[in-house]
Amino acid sequence: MKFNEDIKKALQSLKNSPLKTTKQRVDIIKILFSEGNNHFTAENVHNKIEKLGLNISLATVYNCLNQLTENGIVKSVKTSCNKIYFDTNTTSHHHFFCKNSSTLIDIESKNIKVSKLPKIPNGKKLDSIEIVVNLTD
Amino acid sequence: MKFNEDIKKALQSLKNSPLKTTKQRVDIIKILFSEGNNHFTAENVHNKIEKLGLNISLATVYNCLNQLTENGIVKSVKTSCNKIYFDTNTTSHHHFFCKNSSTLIDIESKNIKVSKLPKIPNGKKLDSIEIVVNLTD
DNA sequence: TCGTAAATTAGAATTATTCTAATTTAGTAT
DNA sequence: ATACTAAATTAGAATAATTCTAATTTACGA
Repeated sequence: MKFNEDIKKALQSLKNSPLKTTKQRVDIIKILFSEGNNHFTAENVHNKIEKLGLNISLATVYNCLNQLTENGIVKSVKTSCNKIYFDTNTTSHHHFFCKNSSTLIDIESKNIKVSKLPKIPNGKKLDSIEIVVNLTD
Repeated sequence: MKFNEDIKKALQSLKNSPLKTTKQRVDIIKILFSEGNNHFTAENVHNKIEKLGLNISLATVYNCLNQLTENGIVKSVKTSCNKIYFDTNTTSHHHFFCKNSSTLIDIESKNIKVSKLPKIPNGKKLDSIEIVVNLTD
């Protein structure tokens, strides 16, 4: 597990957040941010934890990922498979989703453009636009 | 429950499909297509069935909706709430999703336009583009 | 009308996630 | 340093949506 800039930045964000810096949160952040932009399910993270011989319960993994999301340290992405993916890329962007492998790939904002938008229904506000480009092998 | 053109068309599609025309499937199609383009969860459909005094098990509702989907009679839409919605609009289109009320509203293809697309990753094929415009109240 | 593959059913199983309540811990105030 | 307290962790139960199972029933072509 590389201790790179991304990890440092994320740990700093944790310190700046109202969350306490616990051993579990630090370990999870190290796992999440050790390979650049990446997408993880809670299960994925828990598997890595077990492989590393760490001992963090699945409940804690979920709690932690949800709190990191609430505090803008990661982003959650819901996909057409019924799992929540946690994305270390917190900038505004979109995704390829490969149906065969259930994997997500980032699409940078600048590489996709919506040129025409429908009228927003009365009384509603635009929250966000999510584009998923589904792929097959 | 109006017996309209949409219902007739859907029942005809059922006949043209390899699926058997069972009482349950006919009832479910009538519910789905009685109000024009619409979005239903399996639960929604089951509730309507109970209100109408019909007796169709939830398992059958799920089976039926999945088979109608496989045979192009309805379309399934996965949303950021963890439920599958079944859409009577089988044409290519997109959706507003109102987070407060968990409701879907169709966006016709002609009212939204993607003008720039990223390169498709090597070895993959473009399957479909799904755009969800999230709304809040 | 019969035969058979398909459909239906109730309920169990599964999957992903959240909740609960008891225990432990981080970080502040002393 | 130490004690305090709110927050975090935990195991396991609970929940929610959906799928599976295996027994029964049904549609529909022969």
